[in-house]
Amino acid sequence: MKHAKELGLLREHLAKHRLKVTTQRELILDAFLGNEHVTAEQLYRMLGRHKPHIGLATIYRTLNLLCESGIAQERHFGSQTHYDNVVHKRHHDHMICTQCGVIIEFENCDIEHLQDQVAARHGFTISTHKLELYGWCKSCKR
Amino acid sequence: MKHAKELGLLREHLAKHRLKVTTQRELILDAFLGNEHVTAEQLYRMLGRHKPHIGLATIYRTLNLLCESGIAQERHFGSQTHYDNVVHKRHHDHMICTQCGVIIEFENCDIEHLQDQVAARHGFTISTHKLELYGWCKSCKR
DNA sequence: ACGGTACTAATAATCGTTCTCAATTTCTAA
DNA sequence: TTAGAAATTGAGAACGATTATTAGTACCGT
Repeated sequence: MKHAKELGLLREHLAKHRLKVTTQRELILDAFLGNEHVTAEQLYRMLGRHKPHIGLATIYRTLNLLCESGIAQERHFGSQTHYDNVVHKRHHDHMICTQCGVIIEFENCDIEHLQDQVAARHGFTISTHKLELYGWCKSCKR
Repeated sequence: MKHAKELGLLREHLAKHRLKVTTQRELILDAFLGNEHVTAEQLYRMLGRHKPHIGLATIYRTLNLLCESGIAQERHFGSQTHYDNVVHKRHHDHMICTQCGVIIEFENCDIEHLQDQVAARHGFTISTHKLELYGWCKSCKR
């Protein structure tokens, strides 16, 4: 079993909400975990050849479940919603080159620490955050 | 003239791109500057009663112009795009309560400084950034 | 004033996403 | 293990936000 940990998280979430374990949900989870981050469209195309044909609506429904169970996190870059795999990876943020569209991932504990301080100052409790830096990557700057 | 500075910026941008100054564009700019941040819909409703009726498409087009000329900045919170007024205000970030939806603005130079450091380490040049903290506000936490 | 170009409002079209519904699958508990 | 309740499915319609099209209007340099 490849993605035992995530399967466990999903099953737990499903059980807690009296939802059912289905082939489609496991297939989608598996395809989802094969990438850093994907869109619903991409998953749809990836799974297009599978035995039970999986509808786009099911993919959207399942991606929402993955978000609720803490396996995925959605992010709005352009027009499409991107879903990030966040179980194995530590939290990371993104630099996006506005020229070529390349996405660089990074993480920085000091920034997160400062975020906590700011939040505390406002009586705010952080559950998640998004930090995106926009600009020019090394090769587009020249 | 109330918003002279912004009008100047817009006119400058229009001139630079050989675009024209029109009543609609000035009306939309004026309405836009009356708020911290708005959606296209909101502007449409605000301007609904004006003498020359302004179409929704024109509002979207003009908001894009405002972004290009550095007066506005778009932000994707929920389903609708929000446009922030960023000329007078210093750059600020947002805490969003996932319970009640309240948005708290804050600014923190230390975080921005760390962002520059991280970017430099990757040979990246930042033009803008977005930082959003999600969680529970003081009154929703209890 | 003229002609050309940019602009506009209205409408149609598009995109990503969600909803509807009849048929199917999963779970539960007898 | 099996019946039946409840959740899930795919297909396509529907949806809301945004963009393109169109045919007519306003601006500007000459």
